[in-house]
Amino acid sequence: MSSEQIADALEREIICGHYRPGEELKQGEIADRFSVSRIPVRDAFQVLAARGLIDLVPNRRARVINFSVDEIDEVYDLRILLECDCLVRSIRNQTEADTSSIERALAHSNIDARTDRWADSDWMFHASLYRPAGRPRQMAMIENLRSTCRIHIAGYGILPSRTDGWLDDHAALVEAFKERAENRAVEILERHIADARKTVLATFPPA
Amino acid sequence: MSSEQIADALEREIICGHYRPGEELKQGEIADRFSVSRIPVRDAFQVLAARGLIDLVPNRRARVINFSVDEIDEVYDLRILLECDCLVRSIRNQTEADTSSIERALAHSNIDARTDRWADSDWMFHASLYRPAGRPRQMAMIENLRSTCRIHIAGYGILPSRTDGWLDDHAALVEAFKERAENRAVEILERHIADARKTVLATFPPA
DNA sequence: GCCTCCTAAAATGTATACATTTATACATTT
DNA sequence: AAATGTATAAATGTATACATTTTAGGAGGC
Repeated sequence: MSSEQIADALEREIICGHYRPGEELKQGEIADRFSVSRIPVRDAFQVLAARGLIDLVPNRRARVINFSVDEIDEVYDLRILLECDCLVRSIRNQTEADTSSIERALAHSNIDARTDRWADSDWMFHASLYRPAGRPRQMAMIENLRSTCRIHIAGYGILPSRTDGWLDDHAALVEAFKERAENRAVEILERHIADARKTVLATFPPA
Repeated sequence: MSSEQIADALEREIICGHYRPGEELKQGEIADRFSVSRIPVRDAFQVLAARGLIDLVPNRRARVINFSVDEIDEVYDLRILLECDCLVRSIRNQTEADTSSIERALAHSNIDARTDRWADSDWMFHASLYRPAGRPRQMAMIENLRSTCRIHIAGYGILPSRTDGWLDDHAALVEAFKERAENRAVEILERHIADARKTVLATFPPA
């Protein structure tokens, strides 16, 4: 098992809530679990730290990030900025072939909406919406920001506060996309992400 | 010398053009140079790869990134998006104390403009403009995007195409900032970054 | 001359071993 | 009981050693 595979496996476990926010990751334990030495585990830790999923201080144990309210706020603002921009570029760039893959992703996300795969399917849907923009680096940044959100979402067992509305947003986004209605699409997406932020912030104790 | 220090030292060397775009980085050579084993060098490589400064494929040698025209384009679009947004937040958040540190940074960037420190001072100036926004994560993303640009700039010995205009932009940005003229400030900054992109793209052979 | 195949050298990936640092538990003091 | 200090245990950081993979160079065939 290579260090890259270990990084991916650990990212998956962190995102899915196997490790909670603030929890420690011990090199030795993980090395034993994957039947490797600590060297590839250390490599994987560096990758996760650079992706912003864990905090890594020399000589101290690695810890899953544990966001403050301010940090959550900044991440969701960045998501709105990057995702809305990507959506506009995508709408302008779209071809016939894109529509069908978006509609397939929409169908999947409807099917998975009330299962534990909802967050994966949600990203698959949004990714299909953004992919026609042809912005691989921007997509990677968005996926990264979404991953950090999912640590919190999974760690505190958060579910969409209004699943029906969330699915309606998706359908409305596809409609606006097909009609090339940039402004309407951006409005929906911005509110869609802001709603998600509200749900996450509701888990914090009132200041 | 810890892996973190090695990562910072290597980033500096890459950004300053000691390693050119596409050039190989050998673990053994760098380990000898810093008088350490290859283990901390490998850790540093993972960090640089996650920051997008080098390409790292298992079993192959690390290489400094070598942008295509499309990638340059995407990075500069992302810079415009993130830097303009940060500037607006900064203008809205500013206090008296911020103005003086911005003006100090402006003076420094004027002094260094025609030296080999121009790129460092440029970032110091822009960072001082963006810092009042209180967006540490966004700042880190911007610094990262700027670093990748500097690899190309240093690697091909690019200088600002019109140093006087570049300095005038800085002065005009400070004026707009102090007057809280958001729209004017964004216009200047967007053109300022777009100009930098043109200069960089001019180094590519005509398609 | 150019391509393919093969071999030697070099570079990478990982395990093991050991030095250093940090964390835990317990005794001591206030 | 709370806080401080100390010894033990545990975890991390790195060097060395070795297996694996890639790279570089040349011999041979087209």
